[in-house]
Amino acid sequence: MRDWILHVDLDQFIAAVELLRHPELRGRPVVVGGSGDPTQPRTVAATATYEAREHGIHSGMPLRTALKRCPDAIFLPSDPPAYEAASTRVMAVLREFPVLVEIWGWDEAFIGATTDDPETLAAAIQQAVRDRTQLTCSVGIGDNKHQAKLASGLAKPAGIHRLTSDNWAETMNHRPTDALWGIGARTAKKLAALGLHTVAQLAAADPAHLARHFGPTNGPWYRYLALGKGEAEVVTTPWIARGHSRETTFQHDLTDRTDIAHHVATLATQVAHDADEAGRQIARVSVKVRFTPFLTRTRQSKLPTPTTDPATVEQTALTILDRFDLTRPVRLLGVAVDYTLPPSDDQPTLEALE
DNA sequence: TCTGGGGTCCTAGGACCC
DNA sequence: TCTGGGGTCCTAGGACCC
Repeated sequence: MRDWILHVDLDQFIAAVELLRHPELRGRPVVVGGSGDPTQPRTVAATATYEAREHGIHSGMPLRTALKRCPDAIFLPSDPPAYEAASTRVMAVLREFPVLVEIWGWDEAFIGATTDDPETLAAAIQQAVRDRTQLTCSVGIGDNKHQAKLASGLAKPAGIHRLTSDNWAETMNHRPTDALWGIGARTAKKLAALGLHTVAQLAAADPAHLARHFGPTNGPWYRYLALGKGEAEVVTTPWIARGHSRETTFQHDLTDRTDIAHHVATLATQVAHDADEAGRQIARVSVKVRFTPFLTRTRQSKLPTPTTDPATVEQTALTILDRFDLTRPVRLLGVAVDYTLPPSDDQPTLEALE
């Protein structure tokens, strides 16, 4: 018996939930996103079925482009509450196993398990999820979260794959650095400029050299990832959000100052209400403005005292807005807040100590 | 391909203080 | 006093992920 980390990843989660509601669409190219109107500008696909992908459609693609690529595609509106509900049912199934479960978004979870047959456990999880929710998932098995996460990607669709320190090098060494979880296109390009193209090359790089180019934390961390290392602790306590935000991309640019201020005030009020509902205090307010064509700027300020008062948050956001040069047309406005850390039960407050 | 929305974490530079 | 060095806080931006 030994410890394993499993990563459960639902296959095509959003599309799969939609196909359960619309079984007649099975086998057809389906694209989900926005309000489901593919003629709307500035709206992108949340997901696309395998049939739609065959036409070159992928998530993040503007719906108008998707429509051009596949005029016969079915476009459905995004329905977050339905995905939330489906996710809750899946996570409940996972929790019935004698394992630790760490939920990682709508369609993923890490599992900590002690067994000498992780493949049998993985198959039992897949079977239970399928029986109870009609959804399929891929399961990755690893020594840590990083390995398990990459393994579930290799297992898709609906498969099981084991990626541990034993087969890490043979599986990963020849792959590009952005195959690693946490290295994206930007970092991969910078690494390539240093002559580091593959996972093997990154694993053999000098940590001090990486630190000079990517900072004291990130540089050595990239090499660590290339060696197949990673976090192995499964945290079952609910995640405590660090902050919250709301933003809106407008179909038509905003140019009128009063109009812009009105939208910022509305977003600020919403965010303050969200915080209040979540029982959290706001410590800092940020305003985000995206100008056309696509230039994004943020300004922020720390509140003198934490609050959830909508009027204070609104006034702060409007004062921050005054610091922007609003001579260019605006395509997006956003308001974000940082929360204070919630009072912790196991950490006595200063007052309690006195 | 004219590029959503909601998150997290890290870095760098300036202000300020001793 | 044409000048050191460290520590902390704050802000803006970047990168990544789903």
